[in-house]
Amino acid sequence: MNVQAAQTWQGVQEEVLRRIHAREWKPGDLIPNEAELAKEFGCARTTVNRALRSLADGGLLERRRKAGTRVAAPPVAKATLNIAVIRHEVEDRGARYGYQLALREVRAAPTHISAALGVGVQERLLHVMALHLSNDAPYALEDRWINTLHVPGALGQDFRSVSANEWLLQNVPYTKGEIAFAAKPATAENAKHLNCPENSALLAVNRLTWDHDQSVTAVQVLFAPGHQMRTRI
Amino acid sequence: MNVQAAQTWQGVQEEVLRRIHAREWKPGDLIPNEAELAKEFGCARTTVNRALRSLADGGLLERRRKAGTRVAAPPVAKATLNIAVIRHEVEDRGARYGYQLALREVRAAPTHISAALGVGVQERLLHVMALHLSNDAPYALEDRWINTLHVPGALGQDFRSVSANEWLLQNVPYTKGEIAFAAKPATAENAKHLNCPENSALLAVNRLTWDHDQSVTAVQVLFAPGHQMRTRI
DNA sequence: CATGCTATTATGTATATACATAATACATGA
DNA sequence: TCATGTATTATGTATATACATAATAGCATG
Repeated sequence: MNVQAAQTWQGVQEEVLRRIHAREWKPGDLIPNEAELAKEFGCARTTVNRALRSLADGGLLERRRKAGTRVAAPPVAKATLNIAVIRHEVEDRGARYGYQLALREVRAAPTHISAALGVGVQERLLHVMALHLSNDAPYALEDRWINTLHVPGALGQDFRSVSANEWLLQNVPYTKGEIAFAAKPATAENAKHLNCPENSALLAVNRLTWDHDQSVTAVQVLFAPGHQMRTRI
Repeated sequence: MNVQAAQTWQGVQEEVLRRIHAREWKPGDLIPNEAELAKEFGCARTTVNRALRSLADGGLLERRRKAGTRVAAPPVAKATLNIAVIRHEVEDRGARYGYQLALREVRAAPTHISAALGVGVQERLLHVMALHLSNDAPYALEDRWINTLHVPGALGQDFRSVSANEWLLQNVPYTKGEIAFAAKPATAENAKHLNCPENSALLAVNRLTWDHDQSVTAVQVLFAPGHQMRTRI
């Protein structure tokens, strides 16, 4: 018996992880049930449950009532990216943040935008473009449409000193959203703002947020060439 | 009193979420402590704890002992991307998966690779390039270096029918890793394989995995132009 | 033989209780 | 005043117990 004291759920989790990493329990394998593990580790079933549930949340285990718990196969890695306010992202890297409003207009949106936001094609929406700077160098270009039918308050903001990004987060709740990552070639306009050659490969993050069944905003953030989003798995 | 029965942790979570979305509790606000909420909801503190802990895991609440629980400010969205086996990714979209080995060689790696893998610059490593197809169209180009000092078994594989991607997941454990997303222009070679114009904007996913303190593999996956990675937040 | 009922089983959750731990506030002493 | 110790407090965790729920297997019935 190689177990003496794993009286904490972290301890149980560690030991289970070890067995998975050591291939004692291989991907696809059914592992002992909670009661057995509790007996083996000398702790309550609740504690084992906590440990296994946490691993299942992380994608390493798959659990089904009655069927039992098995090691996830194939091990799907879950990469969690923090989508923060751009100002914080810049400041966290120890750089000086800057902000420039590039455009603010109220007009009918392109069809793919009005469709995504679920509003009529001739509905006049608020369109804001802004440049985020890191140590005075272009960092990201934000291209945003705001559903003013749902967020009329946005019309009273000039977004000259506070970005739409931050204003919305502070003032408008959202309950769900979609996010998509893609690579896009820089248009002539993108290139001008980001101070890079036309057709440069840019990392694009598209977000669409909803407050219950009302769309709030559709935004595309284009990062300067070379930008990376990193995380651990 | 607008609360009668939230006897489940999901119920408590929903009500707390509702209050956050309704701005009854604003970002930065300290919310009542577990004991008070338990009394209000007519359930055990454990149940409230479960609900709040889950919300904190999701990044919506920030909790500190003694200090209490507050609504996260600014609301950092966590986007969780599933990094699956490419074959499954293709098949899940209902497409026919195809695989072509493009290159397999053993040689000294470029310095940035050997440095990332933490091996000597003149160490000969296994280099594999392969094309993943979706309905016979190029889907992704995999460019991989394997640390054969730690994974000698890879030298016995020809990777002609099973991708290195899948073989490694099935056979070599890893305990931690890094992942980075970026946009890159297609090189002439990339363009040839992916059947796209040179300098096309490609979404690049770079992964580096470790088994305890031994590097396993460094891989770059370049997706065909227009590819998106999506998730909900 | 197919269909539906039932028992069984493993996970999922709720509770009271107890104690652990971290962080703050307050008091105390040099 | 400053440092240090101490009490307080909110979250964190472990436990036994009980019951809920989903999925399966096996049985019974038409």
